[in-house]
Formats: sequence, structure tokens, C-alpha cells
Amino acid sequence: MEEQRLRGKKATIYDIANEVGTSAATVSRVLSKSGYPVKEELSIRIFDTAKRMNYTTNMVGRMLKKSESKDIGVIIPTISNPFYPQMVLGIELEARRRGFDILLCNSFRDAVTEKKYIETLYQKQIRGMIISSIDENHLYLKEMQENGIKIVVFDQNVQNLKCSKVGFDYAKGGLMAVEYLVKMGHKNIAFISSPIIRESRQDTLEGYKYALVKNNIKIKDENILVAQTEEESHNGTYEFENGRQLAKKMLELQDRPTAVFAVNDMTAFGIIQELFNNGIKVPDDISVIGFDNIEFSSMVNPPLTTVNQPAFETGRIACKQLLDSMEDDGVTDISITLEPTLIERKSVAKI
Amino acid sequence: MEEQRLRGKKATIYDIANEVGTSAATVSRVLSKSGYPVKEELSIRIFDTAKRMNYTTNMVGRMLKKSESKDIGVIIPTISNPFYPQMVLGIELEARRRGFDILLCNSFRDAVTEKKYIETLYQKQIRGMIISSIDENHLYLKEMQENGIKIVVFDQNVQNLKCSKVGFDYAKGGLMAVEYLVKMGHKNIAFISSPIIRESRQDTLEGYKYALVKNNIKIKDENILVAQTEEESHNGTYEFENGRQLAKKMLELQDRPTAVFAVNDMTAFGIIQELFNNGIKVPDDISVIGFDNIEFSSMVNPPLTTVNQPAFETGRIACKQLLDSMEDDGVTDISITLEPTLIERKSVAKI
DNA sequence: ATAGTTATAGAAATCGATTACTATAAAGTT
DNA sequence: AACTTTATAGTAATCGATTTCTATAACTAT
Repeated sequence: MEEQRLRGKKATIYDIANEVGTSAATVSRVLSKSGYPVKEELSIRIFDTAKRMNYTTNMVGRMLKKSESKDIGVIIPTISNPFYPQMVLGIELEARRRGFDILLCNSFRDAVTEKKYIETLYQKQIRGMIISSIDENHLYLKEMQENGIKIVVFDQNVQNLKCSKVGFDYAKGGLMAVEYLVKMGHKNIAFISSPIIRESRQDTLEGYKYALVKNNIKIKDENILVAQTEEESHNGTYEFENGRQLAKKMLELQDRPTAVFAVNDMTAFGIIQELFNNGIKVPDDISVIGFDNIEFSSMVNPPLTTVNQPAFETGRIACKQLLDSMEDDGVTDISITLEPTLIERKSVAKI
Repeated sequence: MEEQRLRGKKATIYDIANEVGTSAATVSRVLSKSGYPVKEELSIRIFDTAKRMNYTTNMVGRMLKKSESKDIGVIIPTISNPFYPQMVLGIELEARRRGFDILLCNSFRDAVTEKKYIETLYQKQIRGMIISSIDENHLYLKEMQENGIKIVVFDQNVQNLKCSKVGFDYAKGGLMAVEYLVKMGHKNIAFISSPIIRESRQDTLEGYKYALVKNNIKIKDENILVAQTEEESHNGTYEFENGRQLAKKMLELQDRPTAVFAVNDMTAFGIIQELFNNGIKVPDDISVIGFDNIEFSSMVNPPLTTVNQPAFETGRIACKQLLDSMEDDGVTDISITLEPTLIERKSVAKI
């Protein structure tokens, strides 16, 4: 035994059983704290020997027998987008609390990559996953569910997929942002966004429109500035650059807006920088409001007024729901929608 | 068989063997593409049946037998610090290319959490890990190594631990930053930092001092502004707040510096904001140079001149080294030190 | 005292895949 | 023709832990 250890082999319950002079079954019972009755004296000897031999459970063996993985899969578009690290943190903290680790996968919203990841996770026998990026038609997800794998999606409505969803009220967020601008006296308000290919952005835009209608302001098509082609890069500068580009376009409008609503904070940063480069002061000359409330939005100049989307909380809740449903098959699917709040800082001025 | 599938049980190689009328051994040989000769006709039937039965490999079974996990552990302080998402991305891209997934662990530099994570990873039979946060005295890491687990550390010098290291030349980075300021005509240069508890920060400070000495500028103790207590929060605002606090202190100096070197970009953001709030313009009145070159440093106002620390590349290289050594036991430990480069933007002015 | 529990522990099956053996037939060698 | 290879495929052991049976012994209840 001793020799084996020196040769770099981990001790197993059999090694311990041999050493102690008992059976592997008993060792397993003791070490896994199963509650099965074992004489205290024997139990102590087993614990001691295990410690002396540097034993630790081989989770793979346990997993195979009990088929309960202690990993959960997390698929996000990209950890580069500062929303996701916070969300992942929320997931991890909840997961850790309950003895789970996370397998992190960045899909880059690429359907092929995504599918490959999902399959790998499936093969690794995970029993639950959180997905925040998903291709529309996923037959294999259904199959996974039939095999008992729990899925929680974030910000998606996957067709035909019954599962818990955690979402965010983008429309309301858009409404809040624009109504705030209106309250501050603005009537000529632009909307700047990267391509509207996701429902979330669509909703944000709807919120913008609804706020205008509600306040008897005419929607002007030329005020809605949206990029045409989707990003490809893995780095997060796309949104920023896009903000700059479209801000430039906005400045060419003959009836220049007095305020801009950006689809997200990064875009807002781009807008602000472009305005600054053109000698236009924020918020003195033009007001800018963002969306997301990423950590940096308080660190820029001027600190950005924005709509808070609780990333950490999103992750925590999604994970909680996932683990609850994994623990208890009776837990029903739910849809949770988190609410926006307005974070008033210094990038919006009263007219 | 069909029935089983409906009941939500995954097909195994035995199910396939039964269906096809062959043995599990043969099925395994075919499906794992082992190269072992099997009649083409049989082989095709096995593939077909596997497909029809929606078979996928149970990695846990394979792992137990072959004891080669396809996961690697990644331990970082916190994904909230924007350096790490980029690093993790570099790790993941390299890992994915070679068929590995990553188990992400945020230690928050807490020794207990860290130890727990390392033990869990060990129990999960990973064969390699990348650590970017580490307590000093790690006996168990040694034991893991004896059991064949490969370790790559980032930015650390763990005592008595022979393993590959990926580092960054902080001293040189500090030197470059300050020499750049000197070149721009500055002589009264402050250094603002969160607590100097890590070697990296110590080195940065050394670089600052060396640059001054080298250029015959006297080091003034009151220009070195360092916080006393370490952060505790999980959110990234600590560095920012600390920058603000110390900038305020700096403004009270009777011989006010004309330039500041911040220990990292987040701190620089805090400094800039505090200066701005006091009506001091950057770079017109005071120049600020950062350190890290996180993505946001180009998005703030003014765009931050800073020292680039290649996060993505760090991750990629660390992962490559890890997987190389996992694949081939003969690969020797190496120490890679990445070099800083200066990113000239707009937060530093010539005097 | 006898039947029925409860405490205690080992033997053996099991989870799913791999692989070292074993076995047979076909093919190649001298 | 006798012998060695090679192709092909099944049997059974194995990886490490869990758990269902079994089997005693000890204890409780009637």
C-alpha cells in the first residue's frame, strides 16, 4: 500500500479496506457518511487510515454509480461582454453553496459551437444547464430533457421547450429610460443600437416607441439608428465602435436630437466618446442614457445614467431555480422576469 | 430497447450490442474509433444503430476506465476583475481547440475557498489546472503533482512548487510607464495603488522607483500613495474607489504632482473621476497613466494611456503549456514572461 | 424460551466503457 | 504441407464507489 502511494497512485476504498482489514462496502459506508450503522471503533479506524493514506473520493467512480454529476453547464455568448461575468459570478456563488461546480462555455452565439458544447455537456452527464444563448430549433435539447436534464434559459423563448426561464423586462426598461428623458424635458430622442436580432433588443425598442406614443411624441424613423450587420469579433469593442458610428450619423440629422437612448452601456460609451470628439458636451449639449448598468458605467466621465439590469441576481436566481428542479423533480417550471430600475447619474440634463 | 429509450434512459454500448447482435467490446471498438479491425458491414450496422438509438458516449464511464478527464480546472481571483474574463477566454479557446472544457473557480483570494476548490478538482480527477491565485504554502499541490496532475501558475511563485509559470514583467511595465511620463516632461510623478500585498504590485512599484532613479529624479515618499487595507468586496468597484480616495489625498500635497501612475486601469478611472470632480482636467492639468489596458480603457474619457498586459494571450499560453505537458510527460516546466507594451492614448500630456 | 427486530459487516452486482485475453478462421510463408 | 501472421470478434476483468443481498450476532418482546 505504502509503496503504491509512493508510486503516485491514489488510494481507493479497497486499499483502505485492506489496510484496515474490512470490506470496501464498509469503507464506502463510513466515508460517504451514509448513515448505515458501523461500529464506532471500526469507523474511527477507517477515518484514520483514510487520512493517513491521503484518501479522497474519486468522484468519477461515484458519479458512474450514482449518476449524479456535481457539475452544471453554463453557456453564455461571451464572457467578454461585461454583463456575463457578473451573471456567472451569481451562478457560481449559488452553485458553490450547494456543492456544484460550473463548466463554462462561450458560444459566441455560433450555432455550431453551441451545439458541440451542449453535446459535450450531455456526454459528461451533467444533470442541469443554464443557457443564455441558443439557436432556435433545438431538437436535442428536448431529448436531453426527456433524459431528465434540467434546463434554465435566460432571455430566450425557445420554441417548444418547456423549461424555467429567467428574463428581464426590456420593454419596461426602455419605457423607463425614455420616460425619464421626457421627464427631463426632452422631446427629440434618438435610439442607437446594434442590430436588432434578438428579442430583447426588439423589446427595448418597443419600450422606446411606447414611451414616445404614451407621451404624445411623434416617432421619427430617422431617430432610430440601428446597425445593419451583426458583430463577429470576440472582443467587446464592437458595441462601442457601433455607438461611435451611429452617433456620427446622428450628428448629421438636420433636426438634431437633444437626448439619446443607447441599447446598452457600451454603446453609450461609444456615443459619448464620439460626441466628445466633436466638441459636444454630455450632458450639457446632448443627454445620453444607457442600458445594463455594467460596473463601468459609474466609472466613466460623466457617470452614466442608465437602466439597471441585475446581472448577478439573474445568475443567482437562474442557478437556484436550476438546482431546485434538479433536487426535486416535482418543482414546476417557472418564468421569472426581473424588473428594471433607473440609475440616475450624470449623463442626462434637464432641458 | 425502444421502450427503454422512451422511458428516458440513455442507450449504452450494451443496448447497441444487443440490438445489433454483437458484443459490447466490438461496439466500443467501433464507436471509439479505436482502429481495431472490425468488418465494415458490422461496423456500419453499429454506427447506424447507435445513431438510431441516439447513442452518445458516457464520458464518465470512459473517464473511469481510462482515467483521463477532459476537464481542466481554472482558478482565478474573481471574474469581476476585467482582466480575467479575457484570460479565461484565451484559456477556453485553446482548451476547446484541443477537446477540453474548463471548470471555472473564483477563489476571491480566500485561502479556504481556494483549497476547497482545489480539492474538488482533484476529486473530479482533472489532470491539469491553471491557477492564478494561490495561497503560499500548499502541501496538497505537491501531492497532486506526485499523482501526475499538471499545474500552471500565473503570476505567482509558489514556494517549493516545480511547475510551469506564466508571468508578466511588472517591473518593466512600471519602468515603461514612468519613463514615458518623464519623456513627456514630468518630474513630479505620483504612484497610486491599492495595498501592495502581491509580488506583482511590488514589482510595479519597483519599476516606478527605478525609472525615477534612472532619470535622476528624487523619490519622494509622499508621492507614493498606497491604501492600507485590502479589498473584501466581490465587486470591482474597490479599485475605483481607492483611486478616488488617494487622488483626493494627492490633491492635498503641497507640491502637487503633474502626473500619476496608477497601479491598474480601474484605479486610474477613479483618479480621473476624482480629479474631474475637483475641476482638474486630464491630461491638461494632470496626466494619468494606467496599467493593464483592459478593454474599457479605450472607452473612457479621455481614452487612457496605459501599459498593456496581454490577458488573452496569457490565458492562451498558459493553457497551451498545460495541455502540452498533459499530453507529453516529457515536456519540461518553463517560465514564460510576457512583455509590457505602452499604449499611447490621450490621458497624458506633454509639459 | 421463542419469534421478531436491530446492529453490523461481508459478498457480489452494478454503473458504462475499455482492453487484455482467448479463440477461430483466413491469409501469407517457406 | 506445416507454420506463422493477420483479421475478426467474443469473454471477462477492470476502473472506484455504491448498494442490494445475505449472514450473523445481539437484543427486544411476548
